[in-house]
Amino acid sequence: MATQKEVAKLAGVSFITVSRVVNNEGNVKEETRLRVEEAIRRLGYFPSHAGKALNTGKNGTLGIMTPARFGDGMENAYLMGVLRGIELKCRERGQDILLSPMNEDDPNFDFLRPYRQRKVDGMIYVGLRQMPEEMRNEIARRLIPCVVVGDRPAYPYFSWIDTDNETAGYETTRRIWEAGHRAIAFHGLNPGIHNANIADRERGYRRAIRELSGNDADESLIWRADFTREAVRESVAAGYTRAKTKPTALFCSTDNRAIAALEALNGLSLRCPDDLSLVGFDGFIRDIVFSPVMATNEQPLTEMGKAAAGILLDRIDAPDLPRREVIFPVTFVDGESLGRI
Amino acid sequence: MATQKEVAKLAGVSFITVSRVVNNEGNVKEETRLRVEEAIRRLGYFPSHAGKALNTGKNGTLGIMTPARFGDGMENAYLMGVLRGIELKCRERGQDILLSPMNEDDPNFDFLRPYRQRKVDGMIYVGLRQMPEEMRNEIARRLIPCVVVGDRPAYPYFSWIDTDNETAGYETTRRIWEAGHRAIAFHGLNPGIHNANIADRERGYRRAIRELSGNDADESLIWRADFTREAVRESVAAGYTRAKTKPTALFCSTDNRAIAALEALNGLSLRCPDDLSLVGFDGFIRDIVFSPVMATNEQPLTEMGKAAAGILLDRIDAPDLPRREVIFPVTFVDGESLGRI
DNA sequence: TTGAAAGCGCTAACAT
DNA sequence: ATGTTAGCGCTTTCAA
Repeated sequence: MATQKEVAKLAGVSFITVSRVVNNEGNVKEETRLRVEEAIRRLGYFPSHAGKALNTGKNGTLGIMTPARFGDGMENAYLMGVLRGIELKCRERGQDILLSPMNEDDPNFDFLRPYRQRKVDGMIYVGLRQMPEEMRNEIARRLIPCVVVGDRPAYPYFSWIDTDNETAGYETTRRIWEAGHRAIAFHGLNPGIHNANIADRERGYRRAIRELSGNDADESLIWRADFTREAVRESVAAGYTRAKTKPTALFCSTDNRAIAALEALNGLSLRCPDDLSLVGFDGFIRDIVFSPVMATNEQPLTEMGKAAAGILLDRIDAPDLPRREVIFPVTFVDGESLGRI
Repeated sequence: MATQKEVAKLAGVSFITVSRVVNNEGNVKEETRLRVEEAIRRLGYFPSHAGKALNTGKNGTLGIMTPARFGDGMENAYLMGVLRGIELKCRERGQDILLSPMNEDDPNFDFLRPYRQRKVDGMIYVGLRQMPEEMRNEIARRLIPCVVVGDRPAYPYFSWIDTDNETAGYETTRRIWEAGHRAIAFHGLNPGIHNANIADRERGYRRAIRELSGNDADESLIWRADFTREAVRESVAAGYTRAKTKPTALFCSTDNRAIAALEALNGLSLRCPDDLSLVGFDGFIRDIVFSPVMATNEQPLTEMGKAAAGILLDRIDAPDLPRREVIFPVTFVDGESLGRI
């Protein structure tokens, strides 16, 4: 592949002039520029990334860190939505995206390797799980440009993008209440698994129940499982079967849970919304389940991804920029799965 | 960030010795190695990618070229599945993946830029649409390491990974026939949009119909639309309404089409499979639609991605390796949506 | 407006 | 077993 040197030779100039032309630096006579450009075309010259990076310390690449896996059924609608936004912003700003295949089995997986290698200029953490503490410490200590999506690291260093899940949990519960439901169940995450988003939705649910009913939420109406669909299905079946007062609505903290819950209802020969209303959370279930059309909450995932990449790139360009915290609103979307009573 | 030089200074050796230790080259006294390793630890040294790449010409990165978009609803189950396989293989071989945000609006988008910049060592084309001819020519002419997934470039240069869609189309139609159906409709792609996979499925369908019924397929039972769900919905509604002999089964050339067809049936107040049996194609609809459980065809997307990355990496390591063509089988998966007659 | 020299961090080839 | 020299392709001084 051609180098500056070869282009320079063909154009009869020094390689530095080629560099000037390539980078539009001015201070090049029109005629010279044309000659150089012609040589570039003839040789199919394209500047090498490594040479440039070595000098400038910039890579034009953002790294994605995430414990989530690609392509695993629908598990990753969240990741994909955010990634889409990152992609859009990166396109605008002429950046590439580096995915570093992680090893889920390896608890010591080094998420920061791409940055250590100076393969990327900064990193975005899409955190379906919380960022490991060691990693957080290192990022803050070394002032690594990093933006977190979907979590709020309680650390004075990080910029983050999140949605207001507590409010969304509250408002959703309130909507369900207003539809006439009084026994409203919630499906959340097993204790021990940290997910700030889901935990916040649960807090919002509890606040709404307390406020609307005057009592604390009935713990027997709060069901839990990990992220697997089977576990959710079983927990819904078990929870519903055991419940003394049958709930008339189930607020699922994620759309995947809503799908699994719908499956559980099928298994129990119950119908939605006749026997149990369902409400999801995340904003992709409507592309998937259309009978009944599901009520859910939509997060502006693409916008969140865009914001994350934008903030990161600004920070990379101007390291002294203060950190940013951005909270996006969640939108409730009504649907047939939420029946009126 | 620390460099070899600084490590060398701290360890009291020359920088080349540091290089030797880092790359496990041997020819370093045990004691020296320990001293160097200690210095590396103390300084948090990590080799810079750019310096190494400049020398070796290797980046440890594979580029993905695809006209598909990320995160756009379920459109990309195919891409995600393949990407997952690529990810797995890259993890095995210590490679990163570079996504270059493309501009869908720009017909001259330069897919090869990352390679021209020597940011990647080779590229994988995940072709939901056919690779533009110019690009194909350049790749072949410049011997760019490249593997195509989901298409078979008729060009003596390319390695490719594909599934046997003609056979799958044939076998699927045969299954539907064996379930007792005689008026079997097919949903394919608008003329003008090239997609080898879908075209092959249609050819398989036509061959089966010819063989089983003794006649050519009834053109009024072959419906078409582009990739949007609305268009598919409308074409199914229109096709069914217009049909003189109503079909009892519809073979959809993709799962997205099957979903849209199901929506169309809902709209027409028809039931699946009572009024119209549906069969999909791609292997993710079962994660999505569960009432009725859909009959479909599964492509081993992850295996395909793994194979693509493996072949590409082998080729990068040994440029003289002959090109490879791999055809994966497609598996028919029965479901409630295919009724018996 | 142009060029020469130095250096980014690393490895390869050749000493010692 | 260790070091020296050169050079990968580029940009950043500084000089002409």
